[in-house]
Amino acid sequence: MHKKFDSGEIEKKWQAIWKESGIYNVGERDRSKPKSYVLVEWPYPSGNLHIGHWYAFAVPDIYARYKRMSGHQVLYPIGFDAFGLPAENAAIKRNLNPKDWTYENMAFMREQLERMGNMFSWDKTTNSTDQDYYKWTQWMFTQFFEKSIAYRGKGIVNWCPGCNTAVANEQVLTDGTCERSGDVIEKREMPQWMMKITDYADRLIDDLDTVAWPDHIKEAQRQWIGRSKGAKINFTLSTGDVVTVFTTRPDTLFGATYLVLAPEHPLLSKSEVRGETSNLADVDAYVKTATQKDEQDRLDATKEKTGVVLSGITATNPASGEQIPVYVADYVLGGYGTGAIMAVPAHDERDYAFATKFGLPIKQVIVPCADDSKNPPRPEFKEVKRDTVIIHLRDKSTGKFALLNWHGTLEGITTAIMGGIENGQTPEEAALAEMNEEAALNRVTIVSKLKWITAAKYCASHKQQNRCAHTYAFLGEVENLNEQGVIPESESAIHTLVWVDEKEVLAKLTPDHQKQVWQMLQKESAITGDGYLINSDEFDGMDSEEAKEKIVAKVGGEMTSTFRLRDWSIGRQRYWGVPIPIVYSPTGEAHIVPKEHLPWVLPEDVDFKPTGVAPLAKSEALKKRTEEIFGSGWTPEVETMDTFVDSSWYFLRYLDNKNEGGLASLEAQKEWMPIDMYFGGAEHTTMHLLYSRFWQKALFDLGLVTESEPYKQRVNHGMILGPDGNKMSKSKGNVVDPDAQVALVGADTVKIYLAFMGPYADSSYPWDFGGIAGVRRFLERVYGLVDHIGDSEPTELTRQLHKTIAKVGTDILEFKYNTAISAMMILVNLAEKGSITKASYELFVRILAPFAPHLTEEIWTQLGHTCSVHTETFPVADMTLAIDETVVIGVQINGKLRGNITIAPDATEGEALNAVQDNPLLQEKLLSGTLKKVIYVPGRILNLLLQ
RNA sequence: GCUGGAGUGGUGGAAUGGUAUACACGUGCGACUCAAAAUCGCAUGCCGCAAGGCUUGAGGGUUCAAGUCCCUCCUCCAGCACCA
Repeated sequence: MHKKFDSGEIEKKWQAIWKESGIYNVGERDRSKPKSYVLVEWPYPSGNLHIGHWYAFAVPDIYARYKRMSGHQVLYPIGFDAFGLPAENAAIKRNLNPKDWTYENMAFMREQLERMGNMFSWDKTTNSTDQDYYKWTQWMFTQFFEKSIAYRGKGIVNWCPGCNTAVANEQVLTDGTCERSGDVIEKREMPQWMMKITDYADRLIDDLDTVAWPDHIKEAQRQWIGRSKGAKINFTLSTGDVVTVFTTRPDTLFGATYLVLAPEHPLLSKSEVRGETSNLADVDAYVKTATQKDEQDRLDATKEKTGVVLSGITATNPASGEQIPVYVADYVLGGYGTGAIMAVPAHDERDYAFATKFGLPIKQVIVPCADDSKNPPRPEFKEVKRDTVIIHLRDKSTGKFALLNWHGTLEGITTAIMGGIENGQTPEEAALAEMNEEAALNRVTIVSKLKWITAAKYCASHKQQNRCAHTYAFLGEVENLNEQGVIPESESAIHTLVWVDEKEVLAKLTPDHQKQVWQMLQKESAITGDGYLINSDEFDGMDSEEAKEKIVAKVGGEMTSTFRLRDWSIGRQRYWGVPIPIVYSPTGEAHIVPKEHLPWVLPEDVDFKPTGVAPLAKSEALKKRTEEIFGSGWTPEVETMDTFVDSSWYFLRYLDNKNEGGLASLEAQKEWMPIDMYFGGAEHTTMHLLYSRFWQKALFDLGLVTESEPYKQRVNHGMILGPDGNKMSKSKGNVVDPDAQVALVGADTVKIYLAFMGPYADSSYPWDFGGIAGVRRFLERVYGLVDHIGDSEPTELTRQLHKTIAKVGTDILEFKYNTAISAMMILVNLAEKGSITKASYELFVRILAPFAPHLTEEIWTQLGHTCSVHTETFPVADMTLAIDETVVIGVQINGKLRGNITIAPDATEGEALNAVQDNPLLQEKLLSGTLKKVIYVPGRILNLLLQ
């Protein structure tokens, strides 16, 4: 009889043994095994592990352990991201030093992490506040400074009054509040330490194609970076000044009827411009109100447009030569593009709204295609001169014409049908045969079966006509085609035809089919909505895509990209961070602190209460140190770094955490990088994940790292919600304390429960106390199976075991721990009903080991093993033992389920039908009609079609 | 508005186009018990006494067969949003 399942005792015992033996330490790279670098985001030492930490670390531990048991050498490190504001705030509140608070927390949390029972590679740990760590953070900064990747910029910063420091754009939420404190962010103009992440914008987007991340994360980064391809075009003002505008639609240049400058535009303070502006007072007044408006107000797209003209100043449209007015309006943003736009009211909603309000002319230069609802003035199709039409629909990815693609497919089908008819098939037979062709199937849903046959008949009776005409048979009424006359076959003619007739053709289809056709075209062909040019001199009739480059070339503009991404502001006016290793000469010039003086230690003689002035400014020690090293009159930089800098390279330090000569040796990186699997929270998508990719690329360019992309694969986990379905919070009183749960049911149970809630990626689940009790019961039954060990077991159990082994392995790799656990539960339920052999039980214990490391270790030793179960391999399923002798399959009659039969999985159709005859109920139903057709999918279904 | 993703029992969720609702929770009934807890057994999508019928947000389509593929619409979640 097994002992009672005392999870507390078992877990304590094995944790001590594991720690003692160092079973989870990685040590040197063992090249006899493939490597697997599994990373979780290092935690901030806030003082206590919460349930979110468990979800973030304990569940990925299943993955890491599975990899290890599957023969990989796994690096699964953990550390602490220990600089940051909360330490300071807590220290102020409790009158402590932030360092003491942080180190106490780290010691406590490390114990908590050990109680989790993960296979953390503690021998590789590090933390960002360790001088051996931040020495290299500083050194990298100095390298970047010398390459101008880190620079002292001047500009508007996001000031958080709650944190008393500037924060990065990424740390400002969409509602304009600080992601940390929740306070409303203010704009302040001040010098700032910046990282030139914008220089990497293209690579940060393009290299996303090389990583195995979920599409939604990649897409979120792409959107955040926000690349727009377009052109910069210069307009000359009547004052002789030049305004550069950025536009994504240079093809509409002839339609630019005015310019708009952002209120922040530097030209507005130039004396030439001011001298020529006759309504200067109005302009200044507008600029003043516009720039003082709060950000939210200004970004409200729904509000009415405001602006003011620069009287007395005109600009020359470089394409048309027309003199056009210049406005200042706050719908143009100073911080994006060039802060100036050419306004094309005919083809831009915002410009249209502004022009309408200010009575400005609207000049149409593009004839839009049918779905181009965004262009306010939509011409009727009849206005279009047929002979100037080129094409209006374009496939973005292939550059081919959308309708032609589609048209061409139909044309191919037509040809096949014609072939069939020529070979003696009736039109009906030919049409039906072709419809069953796999390649055609996707397309034919738009046209009913009847239409196909009608069209095929038409083809048969009009053999002399060309294929284009036949194709039309599939789109419209046959009579209409006759009116078209002979249709020329050249490509351009097809374009013209499609263009001219599309509307007519669509009109012939039923409304439902019309929609389907249009949807299909949009979806398959990625229609841009562009058109062809009119009112544009020599560009008239040109495709708008082609016209973009040609027009830019004509006016001496430059094709270029603009990004939404701003440079990363990394200076913080707070204490508990990495001091920026810069000193200023007596003349105010910035110099790096050379390597021999690193780490540039954070002084301790500081009153760190936030005042808005950097606390380090008050450090006598830092001042003294600077003068001693660099000379009298030299002053230190007093800002510290954003903690996202610390976390931009921690995964490199893990590899070589004791290296005194560099951040991490290239040899160590070659052994372990890139990170094979990175688990983490969704909140880091456009912050940590973006910053660290940038940091890695910048290091790569300096030859300091071996990879330009750090993370091969990424999975985001969701959040664990309170039992009431809300986010856990003290104020709601719905916080679940993991320590209490562990004390109650054990770490293995908590871990499996978290994994059992549902698929791991991208999902959040409410805590359920009943649910976790169920998991505990499961483990108790697992333990209790010891009493069911016997000399033999039912074949059914052996079969189920091997199915389970296979399923658990594949499910883990797909982060579907829930179904893996479910399969093991099914197995245990089955085993409990009879006996299980020791060998089978051991196989089961080994597949459960990644999920319940303590319990399985305990059972393993009780079964007489002296080695750890965690040094065993993950079993390989013997699929020959997993084959079912018989299966129960459903029997459908005319597609409706009417019963089932029990047959061999590989039974023939005849055997299946015999089984049906043995079933009186089914047999009775079968006799009610004549059997016309039998569809039999072995092991799946038998469908009998009766007359 | 744009871009992604998701809608399945009372709940979390499961289903290579092939018997929808696995597994777990909850609930009900029963066993054990003086009693309760724990544990075990049975039942549990909906309507219906039953036979049977209905059911994966709504509607249509393709298919012998649709939760799954296609189209339209609705709802929810996430990211972006006066980004030229």
